[in-house]
Amino acid sequence: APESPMSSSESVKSLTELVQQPCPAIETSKDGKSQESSEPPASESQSTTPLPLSGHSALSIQELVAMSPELDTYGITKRVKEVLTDNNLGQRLFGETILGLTQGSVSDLLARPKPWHKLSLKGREPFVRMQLWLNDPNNVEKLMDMKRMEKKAYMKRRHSSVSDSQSCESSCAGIDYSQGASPQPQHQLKKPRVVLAPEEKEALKRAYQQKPYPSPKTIEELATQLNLKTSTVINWFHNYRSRIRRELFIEEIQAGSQSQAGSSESPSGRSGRAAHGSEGDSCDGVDAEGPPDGKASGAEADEPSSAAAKSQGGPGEPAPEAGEEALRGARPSERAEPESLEDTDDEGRPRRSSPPRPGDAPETLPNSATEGDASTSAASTSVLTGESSYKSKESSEKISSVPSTSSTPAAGSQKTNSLQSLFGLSEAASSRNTRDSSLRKKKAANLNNIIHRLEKAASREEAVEWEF
DNA sequence: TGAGAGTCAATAAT
DNA sequence: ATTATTGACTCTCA
Repeated sequence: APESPMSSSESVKSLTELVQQPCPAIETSKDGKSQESSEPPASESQSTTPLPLSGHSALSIQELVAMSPELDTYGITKRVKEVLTDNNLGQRLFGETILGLTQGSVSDLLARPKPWHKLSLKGREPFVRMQLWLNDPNNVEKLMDMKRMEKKAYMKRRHSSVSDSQSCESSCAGIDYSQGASPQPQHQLKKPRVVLAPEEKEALKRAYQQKPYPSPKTIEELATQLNLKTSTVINWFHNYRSRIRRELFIEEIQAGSQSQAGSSESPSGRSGRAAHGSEGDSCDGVDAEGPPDGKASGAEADEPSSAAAKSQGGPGEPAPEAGEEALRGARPSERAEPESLEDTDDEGRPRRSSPPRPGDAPETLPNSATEGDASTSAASTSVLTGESSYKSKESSEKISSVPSTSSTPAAGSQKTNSLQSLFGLSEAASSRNTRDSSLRKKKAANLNNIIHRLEKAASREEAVEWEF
């Protein structure tokens, strides 16, 4: 166990004191991992703790949350990650036992914590629980115990064989789609879980760039063009918006904490908002390259795009049409284009991808067209078609990043926006993180993925000629 | 009705 | 085996 950074964290002290109480005993009480049992909590009145966890004093976490001082979410997650990895404790165990959340949620929370001031009361809860856990001297020990217990239980059930008494698991209401019958008539009770093909995501992202808040009509059109359910498109926009937003938060945090120094980092620059309420943004976030520096970077155009636009609202502008226009123009004109290079990837290489999923392949990326009419400045480009204004976005830098070292000399444009004050503490990350901005990592992963698929395809059939 | 916040849970990736 | 990603829910709020 390495040293504990025990750094600052003064902001926490009050909470710490508050809660730091001796937590007497505890434990046990609930255990049962059991199934979800029934219990559609009809209880409307929020009777206190949702469920899990150590019961603890009299304060119901919610109260704790309410009176909690501002916590450094980034610092907390960082410490939690350290403790978990140092002790070989998994997210699933930690999540279910300490936070009352599933593994996926924990992963997300630890990787992309939102700044305290952006969290709702509900959203702060897990952080308060984490802080509480960090304050608990026996935290690791308790979790290890849980782990042992679980393993024991697992062993028991597993080789069951004889003995075994109660256990009665199995069945319960289960759906016994037990073995037996040929897996033919798959009950549709399962719902297939939609998986959007890369092309579909690209198209949606493009649409998002033009209009982050598409009108129902536009959504309808997109759904039709991509051959997706309307609800899927709606969900996608909701999810994408909030996820993009999150990326921006972390960017802010990181930028602030390690300030300028040098890690490449965003080009886009001008972004300084942060204050609540305003997201600012400005108009088109579409590139427009200009910086003399040249190079690259474009990081903007895609993911964390800088768009946020609130469009609509305005007091006066009655014309939300812009987006529509563009979209309309993009209408799929049926005719599929010649296979081969449709959809050139941003990189410019042909990107064919994997299994778009059974059945239909909406490939049709309509061609664009359109001239456009004025409306959107620059960018034009039809939603569904790539082309036009983008530049090589990703790629470039993503490649480098992964391997430890940082890299990129990058110039230092960027002024460091201040803001961060909120978090005063810095978490300056030490060096080791292999992962810096998750964004970069993500992009790198994506690129690798693409490369990997291309290679695979190449080996399988030689055709395919690619250029770099 | 619709946006946003939190999560879940299936499934991809490591 | 874990961890990461992500479409779909569930709740609020306006």
